[in-house]
Amino acid sequence: MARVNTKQLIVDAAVAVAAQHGISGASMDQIAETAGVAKGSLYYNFASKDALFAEVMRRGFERLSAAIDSAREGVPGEGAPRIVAAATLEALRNNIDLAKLMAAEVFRTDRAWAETMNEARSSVATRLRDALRDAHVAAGNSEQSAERITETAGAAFFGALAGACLDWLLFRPELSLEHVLDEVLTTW
Amino acid sequence: MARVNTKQLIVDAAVAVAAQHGISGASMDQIAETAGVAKGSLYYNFASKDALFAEVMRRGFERLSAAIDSAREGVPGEGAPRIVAAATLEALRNNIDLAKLMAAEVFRTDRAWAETMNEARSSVATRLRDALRDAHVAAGNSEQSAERITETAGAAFFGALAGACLDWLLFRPELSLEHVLDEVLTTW
Amino acid sequence: MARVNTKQLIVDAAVAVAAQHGISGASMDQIAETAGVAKGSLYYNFASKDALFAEVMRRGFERLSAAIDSAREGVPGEGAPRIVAAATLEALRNNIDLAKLMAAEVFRTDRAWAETMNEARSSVATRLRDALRDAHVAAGNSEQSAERITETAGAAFFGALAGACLDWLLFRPELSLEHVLDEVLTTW
Amino acid sequence: MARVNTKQLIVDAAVAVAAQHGISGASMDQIAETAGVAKGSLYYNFASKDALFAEVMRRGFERLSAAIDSAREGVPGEGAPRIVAAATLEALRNNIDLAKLMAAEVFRTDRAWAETMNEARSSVATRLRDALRDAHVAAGNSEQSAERITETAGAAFFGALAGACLDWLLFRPELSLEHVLDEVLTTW
DNA sequence: TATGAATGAGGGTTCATTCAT
DNA sequence: CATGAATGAACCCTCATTCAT
Repeated sequence: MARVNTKQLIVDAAVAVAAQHGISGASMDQIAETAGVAKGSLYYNFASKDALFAEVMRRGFERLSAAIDSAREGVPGEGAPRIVAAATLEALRNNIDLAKLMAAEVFRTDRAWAETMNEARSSVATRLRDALRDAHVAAGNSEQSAERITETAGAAFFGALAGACLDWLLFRPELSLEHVLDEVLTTW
Repeated sequence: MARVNTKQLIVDAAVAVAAQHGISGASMDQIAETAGVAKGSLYYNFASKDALFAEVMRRGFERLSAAIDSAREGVPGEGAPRIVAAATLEALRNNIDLAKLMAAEVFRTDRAWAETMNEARSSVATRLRDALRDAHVAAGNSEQSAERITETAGAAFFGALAGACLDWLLFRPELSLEHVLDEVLTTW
Repeated sequence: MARVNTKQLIVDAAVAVAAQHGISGASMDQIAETAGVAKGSLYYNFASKDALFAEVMRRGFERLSAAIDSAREGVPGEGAPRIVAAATLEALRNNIDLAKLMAAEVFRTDRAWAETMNEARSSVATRLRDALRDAHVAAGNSEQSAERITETAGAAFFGALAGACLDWLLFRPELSLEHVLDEVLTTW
Repeated sequence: MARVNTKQLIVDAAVAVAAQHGISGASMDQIAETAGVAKGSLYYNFASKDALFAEVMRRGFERLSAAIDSAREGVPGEGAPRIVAAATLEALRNNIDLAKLMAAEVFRTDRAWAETMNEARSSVATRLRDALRDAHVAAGNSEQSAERITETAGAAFFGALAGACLDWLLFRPELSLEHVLDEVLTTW
């Protein structure tokens, strides 16, 4: 019989429920109901609520990293920031629930999965930093000067994209992706 | 005897506790203990936990708006983005607990105080947008073209500042404010 | 208003419920219902189920020790074993629920309250040992030879009393206390 | 291939796990893991957890009864109490896990296997009573007077042995079996 | 103005049991 | 003969809230 993947069912339900009420406000009861499985099954597949959401965050950032990597392939340096920004916005738009979760949790340092999330966060910031460096060099600057662009700039870039994206999707959904992209990239 | 302001005592305790464990994880018990008052006093001074945190968020954004306003006074258009960015970073640095709370809550749409917070968020974004517009005009562009800079750009600007600031304070506290500012402003 | 002592209410209910189903089988729900208080009140008055039963056991052994002490006052050495045995049987009979609990738990070494219970167990065994020593000396033996009677003999004495008492009360309630006492004291 | 007896494997694991955490605290999961079989196998071999522990208790008391019977063979009346006491202590010492279980469960009247256990308990008490009666008669008393030694005395004797044995093994393991025996038999 | 004992709904988690394989 | 994914009732515990003082 074509067995469904129970783990994936649960992870998806966890994202959906937590997007509405936050992780603390997402009850295992409601997650189970949303997933269409018994509550006990959550604990058969994940050791705890913490472990479940660690997996949720891991998969979320992984998807984002993959989207960025895939976008950069074969793109010349000067176009890198726009193309990765577009890919990031696209990924966030397609997973807005996950985006809200990530925005809310990314700077919590008290979570059981803080370490996991930190690595994921850092890997996204590094990818964005690299895109910025590529453009910097393509604009005629030296490799050395590019090294002054650090992960902090990557974090700022990600913050700008996340801030714009959520403002867009939650409050101004009529805008086009291209327009949002322009506002992020050209104004300062 | 110099009477302390019980309300302020409680708000401060609420910020401190919630910064550690998030708002959901902040128990009224712990807030009362931290504030040094009995639990009943919380309910004497605030109608509910929601009302307490609505006040917390309101005061937080108010402080931020005031900091930005005060920074812009008498600053010519071209310098506006940098000066408001510096003021924002400074304000976030001085209230890092509040900054973490605001980052975690700003895109939650299910909170009882969502409306309050939305206005506050919007007012900050608008102030940042205006600084960007001033610089745009000061750079020789028309007022009309400046109107294409919307609140979404303000949200992106705020997201960049918040992302950089938390990355800085949580993971790279050795950097200087000026350095962080440069990374935010010059890289794209 | 003549406030009832909630703590005592809860302890009594805990003893009653645990006597029926053992400590593990005694649910906090049922204890609360039996005590006529809300479940939350259990946790307002005791930190945990473990803490509650630590208190239960402490009070139980304390009562037993007090009964033994009170019985020995002014009794000459040769009569000591019988009088303390009678007092012990009496105390167990009057608190048969507690007696069953103590019998079931006294040799568990994994409980959170094992230490507490151990001290209490030891203090009872010591009292019984002293009664045996007194009789030994009163029978004309030297103090030195009496020291060969150790706490282990006290434990054996207590085991004999508990074994006889529970056999009596659970399976042969028609016997008199004096008869049971005779069977314990004269048969070997 | 030398097939192992799965039932025995499970019973042994059940004893080991329950000795640590009590019967209520022994989970079928942990028993299965300890036995090295899948959880489903427990239910293939035993109808329920209750049935499994009924079997555990039955085998435990059976072993004890057999040890006592074997000890009394060919021993004259006056030596009977000491020899059966020694056999009992020896059996308990060799199965201390089982001894702790039996001590904790022997007076529980709510278990599904209470009936089973009661018979077993009674059969041990009867055997001990008979040893006491034999010695009584061998000491020159009439058969009739010996009949005043009832099962209650047997229960007391067993209680004394169990109490001394557990005190010995758990808290004073340096003592010799002979020493413990002396303390039980000669002090009152 | 302030207190803290009491509440009860709802939280995360465990676990004996079932059943399709 | 054996397995292990799945279940759901029941567990211990937390906590926002109330109210008599």
